[in-house]
Amino acid sequence: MSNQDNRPLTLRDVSEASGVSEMTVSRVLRNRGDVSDATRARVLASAKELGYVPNKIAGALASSRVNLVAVIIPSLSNLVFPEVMTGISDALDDTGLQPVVGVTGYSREKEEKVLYEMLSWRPSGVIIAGLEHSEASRAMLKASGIPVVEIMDVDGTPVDSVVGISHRRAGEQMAREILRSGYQRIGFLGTKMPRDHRARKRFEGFTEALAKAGVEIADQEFYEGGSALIKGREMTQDILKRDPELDFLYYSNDMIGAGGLLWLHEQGVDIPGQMGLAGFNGLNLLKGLPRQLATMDACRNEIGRRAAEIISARVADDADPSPVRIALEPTISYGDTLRRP
Amino acid sequence: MSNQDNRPLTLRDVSEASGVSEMTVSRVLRNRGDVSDATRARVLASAKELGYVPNKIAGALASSRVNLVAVIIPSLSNLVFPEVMTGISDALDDTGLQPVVGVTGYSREKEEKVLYEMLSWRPSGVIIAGLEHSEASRAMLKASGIPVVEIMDVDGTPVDSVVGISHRRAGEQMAREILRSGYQRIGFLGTKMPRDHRARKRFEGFTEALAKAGVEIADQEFYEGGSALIKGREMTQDILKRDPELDFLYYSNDMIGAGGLLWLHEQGVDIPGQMGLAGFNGLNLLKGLPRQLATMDACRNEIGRRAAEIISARVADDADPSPVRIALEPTISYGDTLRRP
DNA sequence: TTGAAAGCGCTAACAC
DNA sequence: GTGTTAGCGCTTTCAA
Repeated sequence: MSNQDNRPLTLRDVSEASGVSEMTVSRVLRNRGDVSDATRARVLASAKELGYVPNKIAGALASSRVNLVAVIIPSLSNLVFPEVMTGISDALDDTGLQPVVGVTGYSREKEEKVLYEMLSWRPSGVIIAGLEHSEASRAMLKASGIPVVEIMDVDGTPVDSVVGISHRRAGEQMAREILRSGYQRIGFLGTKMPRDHRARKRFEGFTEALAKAGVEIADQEFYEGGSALIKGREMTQDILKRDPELDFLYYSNDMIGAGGLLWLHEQGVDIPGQMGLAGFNGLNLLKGLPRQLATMDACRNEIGRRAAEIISARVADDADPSPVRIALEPTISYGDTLRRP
Repeated sequence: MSNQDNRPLTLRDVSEASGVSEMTVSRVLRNRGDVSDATRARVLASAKELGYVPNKIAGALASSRVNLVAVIIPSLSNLVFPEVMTGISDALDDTGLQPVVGVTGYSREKEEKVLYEMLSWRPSGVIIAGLEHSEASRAMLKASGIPVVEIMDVDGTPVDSVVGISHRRAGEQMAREILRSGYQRIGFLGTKMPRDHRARKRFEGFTEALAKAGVEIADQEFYEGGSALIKGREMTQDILKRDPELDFLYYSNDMIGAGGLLWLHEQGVDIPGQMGLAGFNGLNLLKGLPRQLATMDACRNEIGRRAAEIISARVADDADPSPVRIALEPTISYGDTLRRP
């Protein structure tokens, strides 16, 4: 079944076993060109019997075609990215392209390294989260000559194509809804944002929209690390101790929002009457909580799908190098924690 | 900065720009062999200026060394696997090895395809979830001649090395704890298990340990798809409607357990007095719920780390082909939903 | 310390 | 339909 020594099998082995030239074997294995049914059958039988697995490294070098799409994201533990990955995988299925994931840990230096590493495999395209990269990273992306899609965020200048939502507008929109619903004394709870540019942009959009209406954030609270659910509880407790007059809490993500919601619920606070709440993301993980948190859908799956489609379209027809810009519209869901105006 | 036409840069370009042979450029870029400081500086400057990114495909073909480790898992949305990935990434950092993820969607056929695809890149090792694979997959793994580590589960016959816990024993242990705490009428709630072998093994271990004590599962309920939190609520409601006499519910994972817990909590059920609950996994996502669900830690991070260490040890010293078997001991945490005996 | 030649395993391009 | 030849861009090996 297997070969005696540990030398991996080559086309040549299959060629000898089946009595056909290497070239014909190659054609059979790739379903290319005309091969008689008899030959095809013979080759496939030999390949299977030997347990031959083609060497894509050699194939890629010879054909300068690599069916990989580099996907570069900050983290896998942040629920959001697995969902994007799902969209990408689904869209890439049956295109012959394969996603390869690299994780940056929200660090620009790590991103640069991961990108360099991935580009050195000469992928057919790159999907990368965010618009903020080091100069070197941007230079590499531009010089690579392959399609690049930046995802999640559209507030900024992309290298090539971009698919995402405007986090700034998402923040603005939520601020307007909150005001429209009659809340007045608004607190903000979120992550420390030195690196999470999207959270920062939402925050900026939020405060600016409030400012336009003459409202200022009454208080704010930031966290880092730890279980988001617990942090949400703790921060909510803290901010309300400091400022019991708050009538709305805007959380920068649904997990801390859920923590706050659970705590307030236990305290018997009237939601959304006495206190309104909203988060961000629409994690359907959270369906099943005692009440549904108001939130905004970040279109994660669709972002992944559209980005992958852009890449595969470019690969199929590289005569179309015009950058695409897709700004999706997140939809607000009121849940049970935001008074309908 | 970049080249005029779209031809990717090669060693030759750097060689010409720096006036040194390709071979010397190659040595500089890989930090191999003796190169004078002057030459090194000149080469690095040229490479940087041109924006040269080495072609690993050619490098791998020439050296037959590939610094990739294939990681094959069923899913990314199941919280569990990102945690394993984190363990793997951490252990692989600074070894020069890079994990590459493939996702099977719990399907053997897909697993076979993904494995074939990954092996065709001639990785330095394979980490693959579970012990149940198609015959063809097992054959490929054996024939590959590279280190293979099967993870998560140790109940079965590995191809090579294995790192995990015994899910059968985990089920048994939980059954014993429940009986020891004095619960008598026990219900089981879980996923439909045609493909989740680990959930199945826990279930089997659980029922067998009960049987040994002369106890039978009083009722059971299975689900598939949808938000686990909601499913947990619904299933709990359903099973108790059918059988209100139950005094313990064992859930096959913490998410449905949390759903059940929330619902029972809302109904004012006395937990763990009137009703005991336990899940499986120790997702620290869930810290912050009104009460802490009893559960068992599946050692996910450590599994990833240990598996990666096995691979990197083999790569560093391939004179050590003896398979390793690591069975970790999951620890039970009582939380607030299992009476201490 | 540096360079030249050969070849990794495959496929493009062309010949038959 | 099938085979032959010439590389793909690197690294190994050996010579200088």
